[in-house]
Amino acid sequence: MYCGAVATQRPLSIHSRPLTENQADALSGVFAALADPTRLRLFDLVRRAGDNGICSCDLVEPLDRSQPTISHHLKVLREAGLVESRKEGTWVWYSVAPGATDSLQAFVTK
Amino acid sequence: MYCGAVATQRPLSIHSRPLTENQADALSGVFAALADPTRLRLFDLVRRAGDNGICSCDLVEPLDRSQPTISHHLKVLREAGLVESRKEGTWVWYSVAPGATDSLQAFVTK
DNA sequence: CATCTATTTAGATAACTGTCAATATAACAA
DNA sequence: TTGTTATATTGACAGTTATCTAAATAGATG
Repeated sequence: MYCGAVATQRPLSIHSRPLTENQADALSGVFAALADPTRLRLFDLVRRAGDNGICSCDLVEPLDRSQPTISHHLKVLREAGLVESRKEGTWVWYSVAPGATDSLQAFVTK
Repeated sequence: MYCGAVATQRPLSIHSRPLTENQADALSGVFAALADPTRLRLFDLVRRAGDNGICSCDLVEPLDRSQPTISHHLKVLREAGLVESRKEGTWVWYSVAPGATDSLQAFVTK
C-alpha cells in the first residue's frame, strides 16, 4: 500500500478540492453527451448555425442516421444542457444553450 | 424537408469545417474517456499530483472501487492519451500526458 | 528458489447505449 | 375532417461497458 509518496505537490488551485462523487456524476454526464460521434457532430452543426439555430429536419441527412435516432440524440444533448430547442410550427429549431460548455471549459482548462 | 432555413449564419471560424466522421470518432473517444464518474475523478486526482505523478496504489482507496477496476480505468485514460505511466519497481506512477486536454480545449472553446 | 506485494489479465454478469422500424403525436393545409 | 409533414415515442436488439472475483504476471527481497 505504502509506495513512498510524499505530499509535496501543490494543488492546481488553492480554491479547489478533488471532485466529489456528485460533482463527478454531473460533469461526467456532460462529457457523456459528447462521447458519441454522431452526437458530437450534431452539436458541432448546431453550434455552427449560430443564434438562429438549425432546423432538426436539416440534421438528419448530413449525419446519415434515421430520424428517430437524430431525435434521440438531440434529446440527450438537450437534457445535458448543451442545446435548447424552440418549436416553430411543425419544425423544431435547435441552438446552443447559454453557457453550454462552461463546466467543460472550467474542468479542461484548469 | 424544406424548413425555410437560410444560409446567413457565419461559421465559427473560417478555417474550420464541420467535423468529419473520423474527427468525430477521435474526439468523441477522448470525451468518452472522461464520461465515467470514476474515471473523471481518477484523472482529476492524477492531475492534482503534478509532475511527480501519483502511485496507482494511492488511487484505489479514495475512489472506493476494486483495484482491478482502477487498473482498468487507468488503462482507458492512458489509451485515450490523457495520462501516462512509468514503472518504478513494483509500482506504477501516473501523470498527466503532455497536451492531454488540447483537443478537448480546442473543441470546447471554439 | 520461495514469498510477498503491486499490477494486469481473464471471465462473468448486469446495466447501459446506439440504432432502426413501426407507431404515435402535433401542427398545418385543403 | 382528411391528408400531409415534422418530430417524438415505443419496443426490440446487438454491442458496449463498469464492475467484481479469481487467477496470472512481474518485481523485490529473503
